[in-house]
Amino acid sequence: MDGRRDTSSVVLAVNHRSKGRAATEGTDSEQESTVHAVLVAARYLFHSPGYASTPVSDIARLAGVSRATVYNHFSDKSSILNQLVRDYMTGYEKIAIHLRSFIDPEESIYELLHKMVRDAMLWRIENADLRPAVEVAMQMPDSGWREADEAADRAMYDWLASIHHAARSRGITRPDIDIDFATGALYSMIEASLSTLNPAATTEEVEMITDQLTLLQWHAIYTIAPDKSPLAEDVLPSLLK
Amino acid sequence: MDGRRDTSSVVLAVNHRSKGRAATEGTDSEQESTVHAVLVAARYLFHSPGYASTPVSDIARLAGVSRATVYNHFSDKSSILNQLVRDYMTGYEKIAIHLRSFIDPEESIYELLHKMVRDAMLWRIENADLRPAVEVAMQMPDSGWREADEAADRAMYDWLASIHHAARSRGITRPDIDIDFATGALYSMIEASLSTLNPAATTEEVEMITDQLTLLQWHAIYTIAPDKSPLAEDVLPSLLK
Amino acid sequence: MDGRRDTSSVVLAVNHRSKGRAATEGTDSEQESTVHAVLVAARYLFHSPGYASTPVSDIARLAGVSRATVYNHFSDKSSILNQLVRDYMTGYEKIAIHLRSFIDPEESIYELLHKMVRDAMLWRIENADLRPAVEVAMQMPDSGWREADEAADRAMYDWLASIHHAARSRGITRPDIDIDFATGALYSMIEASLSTLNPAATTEEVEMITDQLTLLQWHAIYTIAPDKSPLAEDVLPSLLK
Amino acid sequence: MDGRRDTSSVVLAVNHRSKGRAATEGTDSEQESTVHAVLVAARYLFHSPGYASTPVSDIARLAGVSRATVYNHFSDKSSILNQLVRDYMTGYEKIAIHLRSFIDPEESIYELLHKMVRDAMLWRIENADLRPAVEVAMQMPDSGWREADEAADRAMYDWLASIHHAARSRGITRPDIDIDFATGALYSMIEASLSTLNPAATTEEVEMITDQLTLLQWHAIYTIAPDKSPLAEDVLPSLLK
DNA sequence: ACCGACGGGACGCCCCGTTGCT
DNA sequence: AGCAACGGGGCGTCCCGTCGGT
Repeated sequence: MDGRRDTSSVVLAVNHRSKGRAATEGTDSEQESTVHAVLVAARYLFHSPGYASTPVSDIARLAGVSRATVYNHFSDKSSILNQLVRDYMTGYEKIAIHLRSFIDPEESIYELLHKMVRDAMLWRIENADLRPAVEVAMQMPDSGWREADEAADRAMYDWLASIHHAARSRGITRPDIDIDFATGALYSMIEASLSTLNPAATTEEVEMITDQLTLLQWHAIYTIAPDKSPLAEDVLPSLLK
Repeated sequence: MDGRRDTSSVVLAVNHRSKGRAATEGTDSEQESTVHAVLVAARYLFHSPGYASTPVSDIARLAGVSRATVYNHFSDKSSILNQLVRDYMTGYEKIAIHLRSFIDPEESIYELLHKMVRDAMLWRIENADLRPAVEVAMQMPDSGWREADEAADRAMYDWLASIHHAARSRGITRPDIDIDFATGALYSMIEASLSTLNPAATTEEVEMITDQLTLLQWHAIYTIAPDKSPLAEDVLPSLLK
Repeated sequence: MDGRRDTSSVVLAVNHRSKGRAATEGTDSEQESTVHAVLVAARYLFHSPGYASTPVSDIARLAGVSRATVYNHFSDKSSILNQLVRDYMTGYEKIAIHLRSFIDPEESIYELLHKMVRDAMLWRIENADLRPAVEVAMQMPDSGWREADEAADRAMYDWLASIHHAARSRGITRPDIDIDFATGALYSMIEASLSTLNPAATTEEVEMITDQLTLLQWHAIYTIAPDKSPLAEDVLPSLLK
Repeated sequence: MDGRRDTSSVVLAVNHRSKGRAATEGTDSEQESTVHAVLVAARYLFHSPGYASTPVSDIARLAGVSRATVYNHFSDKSSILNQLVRDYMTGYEKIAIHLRSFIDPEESIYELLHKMVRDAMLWRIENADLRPAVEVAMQMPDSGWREADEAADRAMYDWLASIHHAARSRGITRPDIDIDFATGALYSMIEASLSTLNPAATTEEVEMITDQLTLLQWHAIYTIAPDKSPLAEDVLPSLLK
């Protein structure tokens, strides 16, 4: 039940630094390469055998270093996980920043919504192998990742909420809906929808799900049809620099 | 980093069966009481130190039982977890069955939706302490709980889907929405909303969230206002025995 | 290395008392039959898997009773062993008594010696399957079997020693030999010789070894040829009642 | 009944390797010292509480080492025993080799016999504490030590047998004795005599027993008096290089 | 920097001897 | 009397994080 693994057949050559190599190594420091190799190996193993079922020795072996060397660069097994999750979170937050920074005034707010959904989905698909690791990290007591994850999500839908609030003042949102609550709840569908998605999903499938999710969000909040959506420049002048 | 625990101060008297007790103990056999005590202890510990950080010896001690006895009733540490999750899942599925079985013909379908959301939320709130355990179980490789969880969810919203489909034939649903996909996606909001909920939520808070979630689901799919919702007997004659 | 056993194929029907049998059982009490069955089973298993490798549960199963029932009749696993060894020792001591009691005055003392060697050998051959158990018992701390075994041996060769001492006064023994020491040392050859003996030894082989052992003992102590051996009535008048 | 022990009061400081010791420790590597400490501790405990009554944890504690470390060097509890027995056997076989290699041509064959008996006795006395362990090892199923022990003994008395055979061709042995059988049987007296020996035997006692045992062997096989024993160079020219 | 060995501790198994219910 | 369950404890395995020597 515990999922004993056999990684012996894994042929990934994550790190093949020659031990007695020439001095002219190049610019990439040894350290970086080792750290990177460990992270790549851990990412691979945390996905398939899973975090709990992956001994540090397996990570070390796959990374082509000894177990003790891993501990030279990471204080903990969990700190390897944390590094992976940190990278994931950082990249995710960048999406929100990017979305807020480059708003085309000519786009409708429906299109903004649609773009956000697609970017969020693509990010998750791109990092699908990391999800089990992220979930483990979030369950860890006192790790703070649960909060970090929520913060990252909030960074995303805070922006949505500001759009919706602006729209509300234009009278095109449903008065019986609590916009802040609705934004968060609806946003969470993105995450959940991915579990129904085939890992090798085609672009069409992703686009279709994106369409549906955007429509659901739209109809739940707005009273007008998507094709009547106002433009960003009309609704959000303050957000456009 | 791993969350070492100290349960020595836990004063729960989970199992204080007196050894030389009177014969007229009641109907619960010794066996059941031991199994129950272990499950109660495990449920408590899997919540707070967490599954990975809880040694079987701690469960045994808290249950007032020896480690060997635990292994007399459970083959594995994981099988304790499985039993807890199984009970959780079974109870959850019963909700769906109950909802489908007792439909008041006089209720509107909005009210059916509302009732479903509330029951689902209450079940989750009632078993909130079990969620970490359930999540760990779902992450376990080859345990099948991920699938079981999805099946349980589907049992719930399959019923919703049948309502929505019937409503579609009456022309009150949005034509641009894929009802099956939407039902699942919208249903997932319930789960996600609970993470924002204070564990000691008041009835009012729960009711408010229930209202919001029901409204979001409604507006996302239906074109008419909730108070215009048709009655169950008009839409679902086939579901009423 | 520990010799895990599989007694599942053992078809010995050591104890097939029917549980719901008629009341007219006969005179053999249930107890005796159960005790006997356990002893037979233990004797069988202590030989082949060995004492340490035989769980009480295996003994019980082979005896056709439950493990707890075994503990109704024997306080200990070791007390089963002790009972077996006790029977062995008791039977062994009887040989010495018998030998001392029925001395044919017409026999030569060489023939007495020969008869003793043969009886001792036959006893050991007859109980060969018990030897491992006896050895284990003798190794047990504070069990007293080591001493009991030596006492039993001494009962045997004390009698020899009295013959030798009587012979010494007739001047037919080697003056440089300590008779008491020699008797014990030479007697020990019997035990040792059995380890070289094929378990399925023919009568001829046993007789041959008996001859050799008797000769060795004789020559080591006596200065005269075996066929010049005096008669018992001439040497041991006091031993003949 | 099983001989529970309490080794808590044992103050043996078997292994007090200082953790932060100077580099110039000596030649014994850390490894060797740990293995050695474990063997010394096991030897001590296998003697007194006995093999079966000695948990590995006790061995570890007495060796000043953790239980896991013991398992780093020994696959099994039994393999510790095997190592002890192996050392014992190896040392024992060396005696036979030594005896055969250094024969003083001027010695009488009686003296050869005498020297053999003494060396065999001294070896056993020196390793008296190991005997219980050796006996346990020999009783273990499929361990092969019983056979190894017999082989070691045979290495010893094969050499004796070759002397006796040579003597036979000189007509000084008893014609009614089977020399091969006799050699083995008589040799076994050495072992048996030790059980009568006080552990703290004086040199005189040992010498006396040696004398007696040699005489017994001699008289049992040879027809001439010990002081008429021929010299090695006369009887065994082929054995002298 | 790398590594072997180590202390510590949990896991799942197996067995012994006891106890209390039937 | 018979038995299921239990407390206790050892075994061998595995893994984590540390440490000291090369």
